Amino acid sequence: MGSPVRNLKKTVTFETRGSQHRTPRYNKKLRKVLSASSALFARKGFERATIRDVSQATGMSLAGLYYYFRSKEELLFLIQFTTFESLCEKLKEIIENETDPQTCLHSMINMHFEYFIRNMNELKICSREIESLKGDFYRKVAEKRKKYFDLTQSIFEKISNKSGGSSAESRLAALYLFGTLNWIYQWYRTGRYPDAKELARQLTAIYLQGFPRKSK
Amino acid sequence: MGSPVRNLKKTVTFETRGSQHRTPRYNKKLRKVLSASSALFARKGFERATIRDVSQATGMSLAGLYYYFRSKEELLFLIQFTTFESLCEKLKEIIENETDPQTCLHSMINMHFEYFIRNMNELKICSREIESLKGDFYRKVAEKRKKYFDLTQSIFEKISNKSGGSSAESRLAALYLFGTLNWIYQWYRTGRYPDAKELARQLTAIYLQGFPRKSK
DNA sequence: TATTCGTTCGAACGTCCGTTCGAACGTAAT
DNA sequence: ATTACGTTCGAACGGACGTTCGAACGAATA
Repeated sequence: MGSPVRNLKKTVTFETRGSQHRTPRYNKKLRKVLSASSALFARKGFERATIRDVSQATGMSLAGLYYYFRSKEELLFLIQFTTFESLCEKLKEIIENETDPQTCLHSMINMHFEYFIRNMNELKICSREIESLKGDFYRKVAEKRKKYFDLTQSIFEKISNKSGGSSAESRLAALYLFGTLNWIYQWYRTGRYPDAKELARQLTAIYLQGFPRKSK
Repeated sequence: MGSPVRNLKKTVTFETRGSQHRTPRYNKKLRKVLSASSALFARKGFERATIRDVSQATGMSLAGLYYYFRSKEELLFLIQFTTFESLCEKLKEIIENETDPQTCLHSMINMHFEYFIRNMNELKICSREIESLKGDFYRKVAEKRKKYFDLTQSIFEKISNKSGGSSAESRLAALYLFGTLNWIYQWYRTGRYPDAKELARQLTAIYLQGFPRKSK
């Protein structure tokens, strides 16, 4: 029988939801492969990282790896898709449980910072390798990414509250914010900056009150 | 005699400043090669775009291209370096001529948006391919990039005016802003958004007053 | 016309990459 | 012990890529 990963593109019901599809051994090793790949894709970039790198990092043989995925592209897809899905779920929960729009924005930014710090490799790959996938892989990821974006935009809409409907301003604000969030991996280094909570506080303050000016 | 581009790494005096180094014909064709490369690197990414693509786009032969550069990496270097240098010069002039810090921030953001719209390929490459260069090439570009960043940070310092010295807040604000600016290429499409002036106005407003909230 | 030198090219070299194949291994059930 | 199946691997294929070489071209100079 082929690897169950092969069904990912068609069944939609593929997640590492528990471990229904395969033996625990299989699922454990798949996670190990994904983790090693994430580290390599993050450090070298998707194109420059090779399957041979993954082989060396995991101690598995070249051919042995292909038992866990069908192509290098699918490997990237799995990383990006599960990451965006995870972010979407967290954001959905925030929006559902927080009524005040401003606090909601703060929670969203804080969640993203914290998620970034705990999954730096994956988020770097989600920001930097957006255009590395093609066809169905690309579309599936773009869909999730759009969902994450739309949820964020809806927060800005509640803040500006132009009697419902999606305004151009809130769309732009969300795009600006996404730029900042997707750029974090370029400068953040562990231990050299305030923690996620503090970073989120400052960034939220900018979006709600602006950068603090001098008081004449 | 070898191509004068070979001296770029050592002489520092290499710019396409007029056309002192070579025949007008040479300089004209070099610009053509750089322009075609920019379009390809922007569309496909540096790794996926091949010298053969450049050959096809310019109508030149594979070997003929190497008369204008020594390696594919140098090609990327030339694009990034000249772009950042150009941005630095424009920003320096703004900072020297504008005394009000808030207006200065507005001018900087406006300049960047306008430069982006007129050089989308190059700016996309400067944002996305930061980690594609190594060694001296990387360092030279990083130096220019840092200059551009430091100039921007200095504007925030004047705005917050914590009696001189570089504050952590202004550094972070500059990083946040850079994220937004370096992300524009991901969403901006000609004709579908307000013009540069309007985009700059909105983004500046966020950084100075925050995103406009509803008035209760 | 002869010479020079900047410019162009066809053809190939060597390397590295993603992927595949069939055989073999290990483990748990029969 | 035998079977069945999930898992692993050595070895190789086919192709694409960056780069190079020596020869040839062409426009300006003498």
